[in-house]
Amino acid sequence: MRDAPGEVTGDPADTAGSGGGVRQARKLRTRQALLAAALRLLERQSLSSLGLREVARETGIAPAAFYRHFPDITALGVALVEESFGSLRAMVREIRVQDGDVDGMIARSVDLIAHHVHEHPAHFRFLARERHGGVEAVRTAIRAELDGFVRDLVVDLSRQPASAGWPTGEVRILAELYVNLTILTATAILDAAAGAHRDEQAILEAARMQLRLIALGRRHWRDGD
Amino acid sequence: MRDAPGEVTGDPADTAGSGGGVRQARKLRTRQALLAAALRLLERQSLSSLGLREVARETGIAPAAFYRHFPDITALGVALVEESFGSLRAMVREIRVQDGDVDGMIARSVDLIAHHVHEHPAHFRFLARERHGGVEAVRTAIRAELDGFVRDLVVDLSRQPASAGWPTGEVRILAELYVNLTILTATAILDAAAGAHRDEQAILEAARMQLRLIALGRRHWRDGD
DNA sequence: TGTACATCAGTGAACGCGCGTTCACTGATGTAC
DNA sequence: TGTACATCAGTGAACGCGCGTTCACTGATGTAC
Repeated sequence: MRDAPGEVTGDPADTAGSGGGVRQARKLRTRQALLAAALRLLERQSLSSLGLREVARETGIAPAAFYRHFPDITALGVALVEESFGSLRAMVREIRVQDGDVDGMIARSVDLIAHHVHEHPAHFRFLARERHGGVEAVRTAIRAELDGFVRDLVVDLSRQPASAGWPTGEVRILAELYVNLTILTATAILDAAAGAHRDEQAILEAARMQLRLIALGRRHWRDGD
Repeated sequence: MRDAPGEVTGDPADTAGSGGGVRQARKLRTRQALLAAALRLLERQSLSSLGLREVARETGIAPAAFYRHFPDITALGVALVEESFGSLRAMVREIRVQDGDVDGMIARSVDLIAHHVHEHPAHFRFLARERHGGVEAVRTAIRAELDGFVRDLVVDLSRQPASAGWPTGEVRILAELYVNLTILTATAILDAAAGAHRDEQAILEAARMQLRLIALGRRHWRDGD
């Protein structure tokens, strides 16, 4: 190849410095550049209209080099699902360690969601868009990851006193409701940031109210109504 | 044109019969055939990957004839939004006229949703997919229609005794929650019908429980918690 | 340390293909008299 | 009712274009001795 392939920065120091694994490290960097380029393009379109040449162009490599990393665009999409859930998991971990009164937990959870949406907008947009999108394999991957989230949340919720005596099936339905509301809130925040009619504070207030409604319903679930 | 253009059935009777407006009626029929063909293709892909030639082929007309009806595929997508909301409105009308105790209304609403999803699966799938999809104009159209639904629902909910003393802003948040849950339930039913892991009865039971949780939360919203 | 060969990420040219769009046309339907 | 002309939904050929995929290649990196 002409001059240091995949070496976007062109820094000769890291070529001279290390002993081995340079090739592998460069390949990984190109792969990440492909994912980043795709994510950038996906803010304005959906995966099913994303072209291999388009991604290669945005990445700055020849179209044929794409095949060194993924067999096709769908495989890249599945890899993006994994990457996106990586950052989602960081958020959920923070929400899980919480403790205290219900209103405080709700307030902090909503703030955490807003914070992470602003940190990784492209990941959230990708998941919201492709969850019901046109690429079967990607939809399946997203559903599997969301199922994992729901399962973890069921464990957390079951431990809370408010779930005493609740069958797992009912806790699971509650967990699904929370997960869906989280996604809806994240999407609404993204739409607001994109210049839609409602402002972010109104969205966060709505999310808090909806979570409070559910917490109240949960508390009175088994009493005389 | 070779033989009775747009005359898919080829029935000579209706050509002989009427006095005027035959051309207009035939144009309308072709337009509807285009929408139906597109909807058929959209069960397996999203709008942004739908091709003009693909739709023309499925409809059985020449590609160039497409332009007699829509300037491009996006315009057809917007027309599909309107058509889809037509059938949604029929459903909402039935839900609105309901009356009685909370559990009965919930049970009947969930049944109505399930019924309409089975009657117009393609419409629901299209809306769920394109609501957050890659075509801006279609997303905007869907959001505008959903806003109309929410506004109507706010009027209905405000009339109920359970909303006495609630500011409009809070009723609106409640209405949005109901609309979003309805869409999520409809989508889950579609996924179940497509052979996903969960069966439809479980989905309907989850929807009922979620609506009951919200109804309970609503009832205890202003009391001492 | 130096040398000879193997690996393999990335290149660039080439391919066949289906796309969206345009155009002059056709002939059934519509209208004026 | 009949005739002459206008309208216009649909046709089919043509266009240039960007697509995904293949291929033999290059040259830096890796490995064996």
